[in-house]
Amino acid sequence: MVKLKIYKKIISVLDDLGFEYNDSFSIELPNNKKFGDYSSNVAMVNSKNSKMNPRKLAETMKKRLEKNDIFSEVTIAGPGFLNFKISHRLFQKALYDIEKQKEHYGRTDYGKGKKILIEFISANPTGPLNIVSARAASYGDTLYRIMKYTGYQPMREFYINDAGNQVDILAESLELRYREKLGESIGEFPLDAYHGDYLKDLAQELVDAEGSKLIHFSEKGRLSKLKNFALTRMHEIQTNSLDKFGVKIDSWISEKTLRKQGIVEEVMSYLTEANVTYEKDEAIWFESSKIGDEKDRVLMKADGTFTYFVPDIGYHITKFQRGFEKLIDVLGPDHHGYIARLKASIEALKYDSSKLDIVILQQVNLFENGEQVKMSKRSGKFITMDELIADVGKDAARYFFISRKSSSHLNFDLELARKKSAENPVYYIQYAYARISSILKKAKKEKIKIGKISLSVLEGLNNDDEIEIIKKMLELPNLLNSISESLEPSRLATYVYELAAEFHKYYQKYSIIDSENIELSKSRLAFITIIQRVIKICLNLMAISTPEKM
RNA sequence: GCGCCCGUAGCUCAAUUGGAUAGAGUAUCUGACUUCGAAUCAGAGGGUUAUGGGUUCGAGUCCCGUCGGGCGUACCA
Repeated sequence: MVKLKIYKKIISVLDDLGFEYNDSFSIELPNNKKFGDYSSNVAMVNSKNSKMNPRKLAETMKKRLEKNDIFSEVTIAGPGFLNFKISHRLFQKALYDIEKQKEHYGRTDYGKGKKILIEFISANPTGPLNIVSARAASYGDTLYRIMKYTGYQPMREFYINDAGNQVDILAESLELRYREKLGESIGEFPLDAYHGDYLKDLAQELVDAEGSKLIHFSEKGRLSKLKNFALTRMHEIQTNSLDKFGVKIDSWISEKTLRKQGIVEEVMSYLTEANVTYEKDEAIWFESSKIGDEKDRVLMKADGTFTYFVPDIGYHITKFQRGFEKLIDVLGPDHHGYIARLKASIEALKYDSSKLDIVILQQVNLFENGEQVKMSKRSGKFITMDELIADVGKDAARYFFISRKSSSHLNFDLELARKKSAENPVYYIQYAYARISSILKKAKKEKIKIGKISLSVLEGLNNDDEIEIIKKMLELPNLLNSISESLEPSRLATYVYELAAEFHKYYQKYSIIDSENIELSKSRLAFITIIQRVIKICLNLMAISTPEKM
């Protein structure tokens, strides 16, 4: 709000100056308070347009800007920054504006109702969700919440790869465990089978439900039964983990179902029609190298079956057909080689591949006792999402993952997460929230009532520390919009941490409740009520809880 | 070899997406509870942002090279 006012003033001055100006300058919080409340690079950006050097232009603008009631001071610094000091009165009004928006503060219509599809996790249904999926879940879900808050119409989708080799191997692995439970000797467990203990549990469930009945089925019938059973249970297990993690999936898409609906044939015919396929070595290839990929890719193998790529192309076409204006795929680092061919296929079919944003979440390196643990689903050596939640809690786990930029490889030290969970920054933020609750409770006990917060109450907030916190809170709407644009929800984690830190400092320095000065107490109580609400808005967007007591 | 990503304090990470003197936590050291919650706060030390160039008013951020690390480079998914 304050920034917008400054922006308008600058624009009106530029209009007066009468040259063709560039309006894409910025208005920022300078990182050093001595430069004032806000600063703008407008003079540097428009130096060429005005045919003046930046400082000269800044001088000219300063003179015109000074005759204005919103600036208490305008100065020029460095290469030509215009620095503004804003009247406290304006900040108090802006704070009142935040107050009036209550728990909707920060909500915008920035996204203009655009339909967005966020596909994330999409883990194979061959085992429980692991720590990598947990990162994707935190990321995708938080992004979803923020986009929704900023006026988009996002949807969370999970693509289930329930067709293909890996599912056959799953069925075979389960069969071995099943026989094992029935007392058969299965010898050495095959290397390429799924080794995790979860299959032993599933086998036990089968034995409990069916006894040894399945042994007498035909092999085909048995494997099919085992496969369906495993897929159903895996889906339940994964859904359950996500549920515990606070993540709801709006739409599950099954590869098997897509195949049944003939998507493979459809894609093949489209691609053939588009004249981008050829036959070689008894296989059918896609000429992706002509559309930006490094080499051509196989669509149909020599044995007549199709690669995973084909239904995936079809799947992406359905995303376009369902009317989404923007597609976000959240993938793991081992999929970066996949981007070019996917985009190539979209181009080949005449869809707009620039609508597809692929976010690669870098890998999670797991450490235990100072050593890196190599994770692999086949070997059964991995930390499940459930274990993670049980160890460090949903809130800490979510915050940990969200707070890292998607592009950073992150190290996850299990020992540290378990042992030092109380030192996790998420507690620092929650503590600020709980602390405010506690102060408000005390005020109530002392019969200091704030009631409905009015502008005149907020006028009691006059010191620099209070103004700093107001400025910080004013940043939220722009921040959220910018996160929706840059797809980096990590910035919200940083933001709310900083806000909590400013509150803790403020608390330490000033008494909120001062029985000698009831008026001031009321102002400050109103103030921390608003701070608390902003913290809550942020934590809600990350699906992190806001305990009143800790 | 080729392609993509990463390299910031001892360690884990930030840095308003190109802004001014690169910041937090942790670890080390020093202070602050008879008090609205010490899961907190104040302070000290810790940096040639891997490295060499370039682009411009201005670079941790963009471009090129080099050196390290990860991943990919399947008729697996």
